[in-house]
Amino acid sequence: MATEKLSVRLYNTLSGMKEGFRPLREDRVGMYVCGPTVYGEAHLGHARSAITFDIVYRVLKYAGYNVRYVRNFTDVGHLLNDADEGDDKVEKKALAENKEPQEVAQYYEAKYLWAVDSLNCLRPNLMPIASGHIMEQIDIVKALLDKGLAYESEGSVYFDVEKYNNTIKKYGVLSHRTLEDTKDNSRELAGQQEKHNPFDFALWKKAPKEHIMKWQSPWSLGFPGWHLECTAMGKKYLGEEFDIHGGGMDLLFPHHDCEIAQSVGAFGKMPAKYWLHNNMITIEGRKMGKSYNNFITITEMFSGTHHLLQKAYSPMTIRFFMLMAHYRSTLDFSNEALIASEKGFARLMEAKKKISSLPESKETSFPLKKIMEDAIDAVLDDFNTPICIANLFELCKHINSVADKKATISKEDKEYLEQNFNALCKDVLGLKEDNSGTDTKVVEGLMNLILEVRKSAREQKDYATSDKIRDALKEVGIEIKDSKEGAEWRLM
RNA sequence: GGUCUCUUGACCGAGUGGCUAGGUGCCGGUCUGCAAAACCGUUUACUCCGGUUCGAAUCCGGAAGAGACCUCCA
Repeated sequence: MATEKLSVRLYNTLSGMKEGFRPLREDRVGMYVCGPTVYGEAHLGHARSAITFDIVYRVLKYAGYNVRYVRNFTDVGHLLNDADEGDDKVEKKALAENKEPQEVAQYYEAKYLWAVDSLNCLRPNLMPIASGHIMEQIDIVKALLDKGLAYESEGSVYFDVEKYNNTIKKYGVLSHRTLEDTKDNSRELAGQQEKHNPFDFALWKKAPKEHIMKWQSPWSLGFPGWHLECTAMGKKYLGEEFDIHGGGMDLLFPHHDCEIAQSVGAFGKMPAKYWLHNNMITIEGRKMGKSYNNFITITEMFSGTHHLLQKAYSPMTIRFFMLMAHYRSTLDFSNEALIASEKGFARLMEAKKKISSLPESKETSFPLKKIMEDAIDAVLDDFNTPICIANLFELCKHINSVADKKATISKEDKEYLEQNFNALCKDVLGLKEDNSGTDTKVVEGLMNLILEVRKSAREQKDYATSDKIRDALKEVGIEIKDSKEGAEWRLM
């Protein structure tokens, strides 16, 4: 009993075009996303990637697909400098902090998960770690050696890019660059004499003596090359060929092109049908990155402790901020933009709350279905969250008008509105109300008392007292709003 | 140097040939003891120069500026 699926369009980096999504298999969609290297705190860039593919996951589920979502943790094998220094990032951190590499990795894994959980990203079905898949990686190296697409040199094994390019498939199909381009521009790095060509990449590296993380292999005591883990884990959990492979744009070349070369070389198949890449976060027009030393961690966003931040921003503000831009555009950071998102998000949530208590009429006086359908369609069209949100704001305007009795809505339409508005906000966009802390009950009790005192002061026209209360509360960050129905408050 | 992308109003940010994007801000209004909030309304656009077209922010050519990848990175 195949259920009806909504049609999804997505931009495939491989073809450079927007395509209709046709899954490889009827029963399940496979999606692999390159996760973080766990040697440092999660930053805004990690947040963007996590949120982007969380939306992809949610939209596919909303469209009726059964999805297996895999996102790895890289806890080994990324070299800090170039190939032969043997300086692993996780390991370096471990030495600096006087810890086991695994201790470092697990610490930052937990931090990362906490951060993306806070941002209301659904957890992937599987979160494999690279160090847990050494055997699988060794098997791929063996397969490539058997096919003559790799060569051993001084205990390390390298992928023969030129041979692959000339006999199997063009190298660089994803980034749309030719081997000639790459040849002309590969930097001459120290210690590359082991390689036949500078653009060959390591499948297995012999570990220097002082290296802590190393495993036995047929070639040396060493560690796997840094493109190999995704190939190994993708194959293990999703098969030799799966539907979607995602990651940040910075991974497009060489990482993803190398993955393709390894997979095609070893298994004769393109690993994924659709390749999705989210764009970068910029800070004052420059890419944010660990190596640029201009990154803001997610924890700093929540606490407002980074020097570029004027205040703390809630997880949902950050999520909403990212959803206001399309995932394939760069997104420039600024306090102004974040504050705008914070206010806009509050407005959206206010309107959402009002829906259930709207007065019902015979007729609906605004084009509800058209706007809602546009909102739904936007998200199915290459995950266009900004257009979806624009339509939701359009609905907000009408919701407010109905609440003000300047427009009307029928009972059936109200149900349709509530159901779909909630589904889009909650299920598809993953937006929920921020509630701050567990002390809300106590605060609420206190606030009710204070507001009651102030109310009686106002009734006796003792405005000196009522204003004093209002001003004092403002001092501690609580804002009072007076209305006909009474006073309300909110944390600023 | 090679490959590629981008340039939209005060700010952020959609939009690929004709139809209001949207949010925030500003201004005006409603409401209010005052204020804030809320709500309603309004305002400022498509880097420049050519071309194609009945018609271009949108297509083509050129210029200027910015950025990304080529080296670890989401």
